Amino acid sequence: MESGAEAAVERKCPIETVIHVLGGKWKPMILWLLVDSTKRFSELEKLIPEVTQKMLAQHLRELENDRLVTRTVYPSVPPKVEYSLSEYGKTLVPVMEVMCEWGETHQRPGSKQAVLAPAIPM
Amino acid sequence: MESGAEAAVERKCPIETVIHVLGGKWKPMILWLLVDSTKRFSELEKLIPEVTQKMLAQHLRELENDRLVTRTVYPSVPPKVEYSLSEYGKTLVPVMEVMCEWGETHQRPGSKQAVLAPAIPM
DNA sequence: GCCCAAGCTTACTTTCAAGTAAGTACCCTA
DNA sequence: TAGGGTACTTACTTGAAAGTAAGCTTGGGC
Repeated sequence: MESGAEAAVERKCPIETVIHVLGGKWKPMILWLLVDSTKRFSELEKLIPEVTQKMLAQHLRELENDRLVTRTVYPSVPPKVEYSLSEYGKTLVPVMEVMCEWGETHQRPGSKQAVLAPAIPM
Repeated sequence: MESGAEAAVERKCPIETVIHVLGGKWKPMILWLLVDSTKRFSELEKLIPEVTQKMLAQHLRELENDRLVTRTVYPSVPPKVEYSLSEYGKTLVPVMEVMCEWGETHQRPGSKQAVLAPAIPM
C-alpha cells in the first residue's frame, strides 16, 4: 500500500537506494527500452515477452512513483497510454551505463569455470 | 547449494548482474566497509549492528564466491578470520561510487514531499 | 571441569517479491 | 448482441530472501 511514499523511506546506504529503484525484476529492462523512445504498455509487453501484465503494470507504477518515468494517458477508445523517461529518469542513464559495463565484464559468457576477473593480475 | 556456480548463471541484462552481486541486504555496506581496510568477522558485526551472524556469514560467503572479497583464516585459537576486498572487488568501487552519488541526490533527507529531483527544470 | 571467545552452522519461521489466472471498463465493429 | 482491442486490477499461490534462536568447535584461563 501507499507506494507513493516509498521514495521518502530513509535508507541508510545510498547504494541501496539505487538498488531499490532498479531492483525490480523487470525495471532495468523497462528503463533501458524507454531510453530509446516513448513506448505504449502493449509495446513493452511485446518487447519483454516473459513479463506478465501484472508485473509490468506494477513496475511501471513504481517507476512512476519514483518519478523516473512519465505516464501519459490519451482518453481515446481503446485507451492509449504512453510511458517515457522523465528528465530525472535520464540522470540515471549514466549510472546504468557504468553498471552495464561492469556487468558485461563480469558475465564473460562461455567460460564456465573462470567467469570472474580472469585477466586481473595479482 | 552449489552457490559457487552462481556467477555462471546466464543473465540477460548486465545491470541485473550488478544488482545480483550487490543485491543482498547487507552487501553494499560490507563492501563499503572493506574499501577502507581489511576487517574481521567480529568487527563487521560491530560495525553493522543490525546484521545477524547468519546473514553476515552468508553474504560474506556469496561475496567470496563472486570473488569480490578474499577470506584469510589464521589457524589460531580463538580463530581469526580476515576479510578484504580483492583486486577484482576493487573494480566495483567506481561503480559503487557512481551509484552512491546518484543515491544521495535521490534521497534528499528532510524534504518529505519533494524527495525526487526538485532541481531539474522541465 | 567449566566457561569464554570467535566464527561460524543448522532448523525453523516470517516476510515479501513474483507468478497464475481470471475479471473489469470502455466503446467500436460485424 | 457478440466479440475484440487496450490497459489494466484482483485474489490466490509459489518460492526465495531474511530473521530467530540455538548449537558447535577449540584451546586457554580460572
